Amino acid sequence: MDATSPRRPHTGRRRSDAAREAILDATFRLLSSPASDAVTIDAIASAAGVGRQTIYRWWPTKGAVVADALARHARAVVPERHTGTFTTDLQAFLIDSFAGLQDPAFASRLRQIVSAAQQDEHVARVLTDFTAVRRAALRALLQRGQDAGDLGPDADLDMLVDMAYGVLYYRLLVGHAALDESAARSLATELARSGR
Amino acid sequence: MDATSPRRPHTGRRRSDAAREAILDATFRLLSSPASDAVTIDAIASAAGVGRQTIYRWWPTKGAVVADALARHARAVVPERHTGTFTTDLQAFLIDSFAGLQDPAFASRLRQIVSAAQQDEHVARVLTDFTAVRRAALRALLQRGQDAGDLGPDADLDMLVDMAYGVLYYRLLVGHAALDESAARSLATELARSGR
Amino acid sequence: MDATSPRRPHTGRRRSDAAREAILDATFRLLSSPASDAVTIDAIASAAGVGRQTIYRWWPTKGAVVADALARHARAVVPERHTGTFTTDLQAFLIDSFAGLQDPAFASRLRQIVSAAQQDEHVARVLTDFTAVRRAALRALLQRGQDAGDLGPDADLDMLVDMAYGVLYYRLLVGHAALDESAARSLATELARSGR
Amino acid sequence: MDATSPRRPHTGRRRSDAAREAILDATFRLLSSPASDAVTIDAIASAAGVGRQTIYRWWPTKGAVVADALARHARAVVPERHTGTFTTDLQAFLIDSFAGLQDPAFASRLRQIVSAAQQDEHVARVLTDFTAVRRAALRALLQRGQDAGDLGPDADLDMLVDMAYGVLYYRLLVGHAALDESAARSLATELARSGR
DNA sequence: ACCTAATCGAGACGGTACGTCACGTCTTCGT
DNA sequence: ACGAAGACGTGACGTACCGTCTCGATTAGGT
Repeated sequence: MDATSPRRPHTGRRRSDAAREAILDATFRLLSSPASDAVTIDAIASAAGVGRQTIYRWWPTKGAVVADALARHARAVVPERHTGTFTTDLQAFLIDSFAGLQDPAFASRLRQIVSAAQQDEHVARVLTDFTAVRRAALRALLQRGQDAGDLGPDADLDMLVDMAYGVLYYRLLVGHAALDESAARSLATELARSGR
Repeated sequence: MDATSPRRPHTGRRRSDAAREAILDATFRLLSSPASDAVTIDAIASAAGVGRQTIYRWWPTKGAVVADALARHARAVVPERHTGTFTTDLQAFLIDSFAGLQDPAFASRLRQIVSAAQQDEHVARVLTDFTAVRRAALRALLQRGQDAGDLGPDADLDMLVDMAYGVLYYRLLVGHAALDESAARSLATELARSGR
Repeated sequence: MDATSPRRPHTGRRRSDAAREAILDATFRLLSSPASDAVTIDAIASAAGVGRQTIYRWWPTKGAVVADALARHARAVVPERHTGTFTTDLQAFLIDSFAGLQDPAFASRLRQIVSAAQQDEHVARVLTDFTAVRRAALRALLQRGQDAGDLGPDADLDMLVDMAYGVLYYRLLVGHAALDESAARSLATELARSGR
Repeated sequence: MDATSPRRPHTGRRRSDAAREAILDATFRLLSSPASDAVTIDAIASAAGVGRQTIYRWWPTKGAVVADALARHARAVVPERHTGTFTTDLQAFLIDSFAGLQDPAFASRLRQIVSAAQQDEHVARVLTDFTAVRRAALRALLQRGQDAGDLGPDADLDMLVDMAYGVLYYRLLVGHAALDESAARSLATELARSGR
C-alpha cells in the first residue's frame, strides 16, 4: 500500500486520446498552410471532428494548442551523420539543416512558431525546447571536432552553435539571402576556420 | 507645443500632417509596450485623438501603420566607431549593438517587428530595409579589416555579417542565452578568427 | 419460479432512493431562489451530490424533474376554514391564499412553475393538477354558500372561482398591484356580491 | 439657446432605422412560431440581415429585444365599442378580448411574454405597460357604467378590472377552461352583478 | 462464496447559444 | 472637402449548459 497514492486517482470518463490526436493533427495541418490566419479554434475543432469545448478543456489558449501540435513534430530527425572527417560532418549537418527549409510548409511553420513565440509563452517554451535539441546536436558535433583537434581548445562552442543557427533563423525571418547548399558550405568553412 | 504629448489639441481642417504624426507617434508608443496585443487600430486612433477612418485613409493595413511608425525611428544611430584597430572596432560595434537591446522597449519593438513581418508584407519590407542598413555598416567595417589584412582575402564577408547579426536575432527571439558584453566579445573573437 | 412472469424480476443494484430524494430536494431548493436561471442540471446534480446521469436516467427532461420536485410539495395545505358564515369563510380563504404569497420563496416558485409550464408539458400537467385542487376547494366553499342561499342559484360558480384565482395569478405575474389582506377583503366583497 | 443641450448633440453615422425595424420585425416573426427556442440572437440577426453586434449595440439582452419587438405591436387595437348600454359594452369588450386569443400566434406570444417577464426585467416592464393600457380601457368602461348607475358607488373598479383580466390570463396560462364567447358572456354577467 | 448486471458519482464528449472584441467600411456633421 | 465620431456587417473568441457516453466502484439478486 502506497500512502502517497491518492485513494481515487481518477473517476469518470477518461480523456479521449483519439480526440487529442485529431486536434493536434488538425492544428498541424492548418499550420502548414501559408495563411497564418487559417488557424482558428473553430477550424481546428471542425477539422478534427471535435467540439470546441474539448479544445478549451485541455489547452488554455490557442497558442498552447499550436505549441503542442508543433512540439509533437519537433522530434523529427536532427540530421546527424558521421561521414568521417569533422569538416564533412559539419558541412553535411548544415546542408541538411538548410535543405529542410526548402519545404515551404516547414519553413512556414518555423516562421509562424517564431512569430507566435513572441506573443505566447507556451509557444515560446516549445521554441526554446525545439531549438535546444538542435543546438545540442550541433554542439556535440563541434565537440567531437574539438576533441579531434579540428577546432582549437579555446573555441567558444556555444557561440559557434549560435552563429550557425543564427544565420539560419536570421535569413529565414528576414529573407534577404538564400539558404541553399552553397550558403551552407560557406558557413561551414567560416565556422571551421573560426574555431581553429 | 509638445510633439510628444499624447493629446493633440483639436485642429480644424488642413492639419493632416499633425494627424499623421500623432498616429505614428501613438503607434510607436503602443509598440514599445511589452504587451504585443496592445496595438489596436482603436487604441492607436484614440491615443492619437484621431478617427479610425483617418488611419485607413492613409494606410492600407495595420501592418502598414506599424511599418511606418517603426521606419521613422529606424534612422537611429548605427553604432560606428573607429577606434583604431580592426579588432577593437569590431568589438565596439558588437558591444554597442548588443547594448541597445538592453532597453526593454527597443527589444520589444524589434521582436514585434520580426513577428509582424512574417504576416505583413509592409512590415517585412521595413525589416528588410532596417536590417540592410545595419548589415551594410558592419560589412563596411569588415571590409576595412579585410583591406588591412586582418581578415583573409577569401573570407565571405556577407556570411560573416549574417553570422554576427544571426547571433543577435537568434538569441533575441529564442531567448536561450544572454546578449551581454561578454557575449559580444566572444562573438567578436570568433568572427575575427573566422575570416582570417 | 413464476410461470406468469416471462422475465427476471430484477438483477443488479436497485435505484437509490436517497439519490432520488436528494435530487428533488435540491431542485426544490434551487427553485426557491429568486434567480430563475439557477435551476441548472449541473446545479441540481452538484447540490444533490449526484452524478448528472443519475438525473437523466430517471427523468426525461429538466422540466420533468422540476415538475416532480414541485408536485411533492403541492400537497401543502389548502386553507380551508369553517368559521360559520359564508362571507367570513370566503374572506378567510382569500386572505390565507394571498398571505401564502408573502413568502418570497413560494411566490418565486409559483411564478417559475407558471413560466415553465408554458414550455414544458410535464410542468404544465403539474400546474393543472396543482390549481385544480385549489379550485375544487374554493368551489366547494362557494357551493356551500349557494346551498345556504348566500349566492344566487344562477351564479356561475366555476367562473367565480376563476375570477378569484385569476386576480391572484394576474397580480402575481404582472406585479401591478399588491396581494395583501385588504385586496383579499375587497375581492371577497365583490365575489359575494357577484353571485348574489 | 438651451443651456441643457449638449454642445455636440451627435457626430458620426446615425443609427440605422432600417436595421432597427428589421431586427424588431424578425424578432416578432420568430416569436410567432410556436417553438420558443427559435428566438436566437443569431436567428434574429440573420433573418434581419444584420450583424449580431448591431443587436448588442442597442439592446443589452435578448429579453430586451424581445420586449421591444412585442411592445411595438402592443399598440394593437384595444377593443372599445360604445354600443349604448353598459351591459352590452362590457360584453362586447370581453368577447372581443377573448376572441383575440383565438389566434394561436397571438396566444403563443402572450404566453411567451408572461413567461419571459418572470425572468427578464425588460420584458416585465413591457408586460406591465401592455396590460396597463388594457386595464385603463376596461376601467374607463366600468367608470362610465358607474357614472350611469349601472354599477354601485362603492364598487372597487380596479378589482373588477383585475377580476376580468385575471380570468383571461389564468385560463390562458393554465389552460383548464375555454376562453370562448360563452365564457365572456358569463364573465360579463358576474362582473355587472358584482359591482352593483 | 462467487457471478452477473444495474446503478452510483464523476467527468469527458460533441454541440449550440451566448455576449465581447477588433476588424475594415460606411455615413454624418462640423469646420 | 477633410477629419472626428461612431454605426455598420463580419467573424473569432472564450464561457455556460445541454444531453450523451464512458469509467471504476458499489450493491444486490441468482447460482
